[in-house]
Amino acid sequence: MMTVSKIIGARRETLAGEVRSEIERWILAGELEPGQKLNEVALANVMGVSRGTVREAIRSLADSGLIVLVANRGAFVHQLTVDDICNLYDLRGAIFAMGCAAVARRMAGEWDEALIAALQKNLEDMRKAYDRDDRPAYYDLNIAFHDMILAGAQNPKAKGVYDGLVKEMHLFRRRGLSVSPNIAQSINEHANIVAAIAAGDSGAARRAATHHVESGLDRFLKTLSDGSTAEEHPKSDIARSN
Amino acid sequence: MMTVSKIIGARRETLAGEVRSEIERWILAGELEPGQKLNEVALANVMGVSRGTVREAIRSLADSGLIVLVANRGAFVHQLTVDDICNLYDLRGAIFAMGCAAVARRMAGEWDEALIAALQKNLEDMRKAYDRDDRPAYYDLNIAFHDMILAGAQNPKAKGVYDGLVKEMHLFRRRGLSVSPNIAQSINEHANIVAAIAAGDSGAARRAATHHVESGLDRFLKTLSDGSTAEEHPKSDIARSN
DNA sequence: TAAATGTTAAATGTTGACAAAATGAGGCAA
DNA sequence: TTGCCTCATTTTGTCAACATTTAACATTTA
Repeated sequence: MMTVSKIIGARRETLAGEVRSEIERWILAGELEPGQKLNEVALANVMGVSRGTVREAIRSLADSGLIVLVANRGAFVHQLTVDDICNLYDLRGAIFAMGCAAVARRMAGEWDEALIAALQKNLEDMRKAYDRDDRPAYYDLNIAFHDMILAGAQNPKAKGVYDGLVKEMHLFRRRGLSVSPNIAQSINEHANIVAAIAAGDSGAARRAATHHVESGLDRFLKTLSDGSTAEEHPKSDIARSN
Repeated sequence: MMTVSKIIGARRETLAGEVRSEIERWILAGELEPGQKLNEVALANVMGVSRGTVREAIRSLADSGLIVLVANRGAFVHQLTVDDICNLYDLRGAIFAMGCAAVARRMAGEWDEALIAALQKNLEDMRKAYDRDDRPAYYDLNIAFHDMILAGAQNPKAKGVYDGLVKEMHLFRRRGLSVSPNIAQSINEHANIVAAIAAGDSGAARRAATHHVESGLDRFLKTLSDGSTAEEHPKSDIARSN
């Protein structure tokens, strides 16, 4: 019987933890589609572990929001509605703004040259990516930018929630919906945030971040209303059972 | 063998869910102290269920932050450091501010007379409680105020995270630390928030909320530095294993 | 005496089996 | 045909037993 392929660099903590990571990867990679039902025995067989272990992994993922549980019916990959996405966007933005404020506040206390340098390098790399119209590079740099801020805020709990939200938002994919961000504007907004942080002005950092988040949501909603055709979004979280 | 006493009003969904609620209640009530180890067999015996069920409940609570898991060693009630509390305070405040902004935004769209009336009644009740120096009533009203805002924001995910944070913050209790809020100031800040919401000004609501949260944290830290004696706070999350 | 090592008891990690609930197919009557 | 009921099958919920790891104690040795 095939055993779960060697997990990357992670020394084994518990089997259930490995199974959890594996299922999470499948979900985020889209191999398990939103709305799809997770069959405990099937997963147990595929991964070569017992059902109880799979069960434990599924429960854990449910608490993180990637999976929805229904008593006596089972587990389903969370299917996000447009409303859900907007809510997640709001929440993620609020945490990001808090992170920016926290970094700025910390910077006002003791200067962290390394972080500022890293943020400015990120800005510079982004401008280069913009010049050569390199979208993939921009995406990665954008994620790195937000990660650096959250890590710099030195608030592990907030970073944990934030990362969870980012994962959950990955669940939302609409056929043919290509988000084309306004890279130039985004870079300017990032620059404003970095400036406020470097100035140690937490209020300004929060405002700049809030503005960045709001304009991002506006662009997203615009793309959505442009791209979405007659096809309506599902009202139920567990519409499709396979 | 004694079975778990009838859960209050909760119709039974799953046994593990009941066990989870029961353990959570014990933790929040302080019957299980921060740092204390949770023994699976002992809990299973006390509650009259199998160890696997207790295990499932514990894992679920761990994901919510009330419990810390250590592989092959077990589960411990999360013991918060002062830093943890500050981080939770920041995060909770950010979500609250977002909630205020969301409510105001919604109010600008379609007027919700019932919510405004409820908020103003809460303010009025708070003033009365202040006049007769009724602290317990103030506490309840304060919690109700924040709950109403979060519920009014119509962002279930945010409300879920917020409620989780509130529970987690309950874990922090210091011997002889009596938080004496500035009720008068707090009421004024609440009034500002309500006014911004009623005006449908999401930016003003966010600012008022942020200000409220920050001054609340300041008061808390002040109380902390006044009340804390030589006794130092634990650096490790799982210092005491019992 | 104190550090290191071997041994034992207890707790957690994992599994397979049984019980209860939900789904779906088939038959029967209107 | 349509609607409803019954029953078999599938799937989840719960439990008890086995395997592995950890922690504490006893023993040995420098």
